[in-house]
Amino acid sequence: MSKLLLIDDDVELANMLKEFLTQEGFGVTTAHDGLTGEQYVLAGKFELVILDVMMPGQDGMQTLKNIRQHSDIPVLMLTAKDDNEGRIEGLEGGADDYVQKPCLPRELVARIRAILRRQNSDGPKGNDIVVGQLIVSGERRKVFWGDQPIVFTSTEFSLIEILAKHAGTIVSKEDLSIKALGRSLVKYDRSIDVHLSSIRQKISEASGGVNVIQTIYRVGYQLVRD
Amino acid sequence: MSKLLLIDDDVELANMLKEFLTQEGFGVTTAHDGLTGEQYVLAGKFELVILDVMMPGQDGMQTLKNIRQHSDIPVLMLTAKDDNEGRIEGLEGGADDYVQKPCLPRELVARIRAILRRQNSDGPKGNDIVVGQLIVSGERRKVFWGDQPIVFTSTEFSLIEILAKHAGTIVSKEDLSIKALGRSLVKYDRSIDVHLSSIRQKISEASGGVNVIQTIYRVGYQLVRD
DNA sequence: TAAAGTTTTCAAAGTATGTCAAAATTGTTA
DNA sequence: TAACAATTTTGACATACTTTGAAAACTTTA
Repeated sequence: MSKLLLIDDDVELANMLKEFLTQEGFGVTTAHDGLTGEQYVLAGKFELVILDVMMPGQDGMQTLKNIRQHSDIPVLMLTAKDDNEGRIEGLEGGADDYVQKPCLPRELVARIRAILRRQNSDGPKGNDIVVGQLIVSGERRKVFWGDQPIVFTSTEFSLIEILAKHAGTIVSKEDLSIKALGRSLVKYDRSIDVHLSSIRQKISEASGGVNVIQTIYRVGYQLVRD
Repeated sequence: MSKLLLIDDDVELANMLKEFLTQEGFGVTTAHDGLTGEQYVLAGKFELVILDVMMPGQDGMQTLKNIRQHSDIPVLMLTAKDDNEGRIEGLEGGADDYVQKPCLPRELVARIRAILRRQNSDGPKGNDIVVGQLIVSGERRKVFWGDQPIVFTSTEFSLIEILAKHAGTIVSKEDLSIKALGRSLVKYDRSIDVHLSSIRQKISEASGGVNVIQTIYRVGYQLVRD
């Protein structure tokens, strides 16, 4: 039974949907304003959020942004009938889907199931970064080569995550240092190089000798698809 | 550049969308009936299919089913305005999303991007530059002559990449220096020449004596289509 | 055709990175 | 707080890459 969180200020509609969704076999919790919903999300335990865009107080778009700062949980937005701008904004802000209000409950269920299918299908999860055989999971803060886990220290993970996010493009050492170590690179600073050396070694071990990290002399590094 | 396949019997609409999507940086191929579309999909090379539900002959839903028997390629369906049943059927049949017809091109693009984001975490590897036998892959930062890899240092790669991007036209040494080395050319600076010399040597070795780089005296270099 | 300037190529010099191991730092537990 | 483990940084040396200098070959112009 998947646990859903429904955030909608319209109490009556929310209860109706809750009833329908419960019949369909979901566990449903409701919240009637954005801030409460946000706290529920952070408390964890939900697999998907259904979020109304139009709410008094903190609206859905802001709530989505706040949720996205801490969580990769799938979010399905409920939008007003012809709010095309809102849909686009929502999708670009990290929503996984939207449904027009008022909606057919059957359609809502189909979409929920579609999202959960995507999420739970084995292999990489929704927000994992996949580059060839390499899987970097921000959510779990773990790295895999195929399905074999590779153990990284936290700095190493930060570095490979940054590289993976920009796979196929060059990331400068300065950028890596600022984002992963929180400080600017100074002369004779070898930290990045040394970390990269260990990362390479671990990936090579797990993959049987593959090197997916290219050095760009005097510039930085780049993660390549093998 | 992601390659899309657009399957729609409405030739005029298809061309309009193709133009818009091309402007947005996608590579678009069109097919005007389901069977042709299917064959294109199986031929591979596409990263997403945009599929009209309503088509004479084999309709979109059947096409979707056939595609799904062989391929997991993302499919975005175009549905008639109020065809709720169709949408649900499509989603359950393995479509990744749908958009109502007629649609805002912007929305279509946002949805395409959202799907590709989910799918790939980053752009596909369609960015290779092909000049005759020479293949320059920016994402992999590798160069091939036919299918034989050529090992370049990072500056060498930058240079050949720039030349390849402008294949058939002259690139000045000043440009090459700024883009590849990050500095303006100074008098008696021989770096570019020396690098080009090594590049030529390596390509010549791999290709059995072919020289694809022309010198334009006092100006720069040009990669020629052999 | 000669002179001036440019490019090709080789090798040496200068600079950056790869890697190992020791030192410093951080976090944990008795 | 001390002792320990884990992690990060630093120092040192080997390796790799880029730039420079110089001689020879080439192109342009007068």
